[in-house]
Amino acid sequence: MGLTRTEIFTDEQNLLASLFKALAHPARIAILQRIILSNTCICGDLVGELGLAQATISQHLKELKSAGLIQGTIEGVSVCYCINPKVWKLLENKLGEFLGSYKGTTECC
Amino acid sequence: MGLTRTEIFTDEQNLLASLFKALAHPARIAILQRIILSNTCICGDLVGELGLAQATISQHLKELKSAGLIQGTIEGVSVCYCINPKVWKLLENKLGEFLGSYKGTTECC
DNA sequence: ATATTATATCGCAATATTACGATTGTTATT
DNA sequence: AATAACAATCGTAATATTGCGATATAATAT
Repeated sequence: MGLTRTEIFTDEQNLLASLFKALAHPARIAILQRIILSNTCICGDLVGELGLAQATISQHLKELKSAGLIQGTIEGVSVCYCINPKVWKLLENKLGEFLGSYKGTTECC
Repeated sequence: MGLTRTEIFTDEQNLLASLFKALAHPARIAILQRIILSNTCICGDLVGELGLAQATISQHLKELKSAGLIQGTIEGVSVCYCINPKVWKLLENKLGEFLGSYKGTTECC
């Protein structure tokens, strides 16, 4: 027990859940917003801006990276991060499709 | 440690994260898809369809309910669930706003 | 009243997540 | 070569999540 039974769900359901999971933390939302806002790569400025320890931010960045949402390039002594456009589009499509599948037409409960 | 430092983030960031968190499990995606598909209230049919124990499903329903995504009405001996249109719309708006804030214009990394 | 059916809650074990100090690499500067 | 700056990883503690059996609750049916 204590471990998600992914094998009983469809790939689609597991994919959607994992995408939502990557977004399911305010620090990761904040990081993404910060990257988007600066409209370019962001190199190292995150630590100190967010109020979390360096190790913690690095861990969140790793999660965003392994979900494919961001990509990083080594730029001298620091690392630059930016949105991965391809995965972001996928995210928009999949999540939009999922949310859009509900047409709030029939009144019930 | 081990507890999310919500106080250092904005209400917006915490709201988004909590909505995403409610969606960050394949069972809860499956439940929502099932409710949406039947296009009406769904009463009790979930147990047996999903392959999870009744207690587990009840727990996931509770999480979806406390996130406001679904609402339940007692219908005799069983309970009927349906999407909460208001919160679903909010989710669509917030998510669209968040995802749409990235215009993949500038090539960087 | 008792039994039946459907759902919620409790209690527990296993696993995952969050956070951070300390350490380790890696590159640039002196 | 030594130092500085930055980021990743390790190790660990605290907390949260997941799953389920057992039990409790609530409404209907007999």
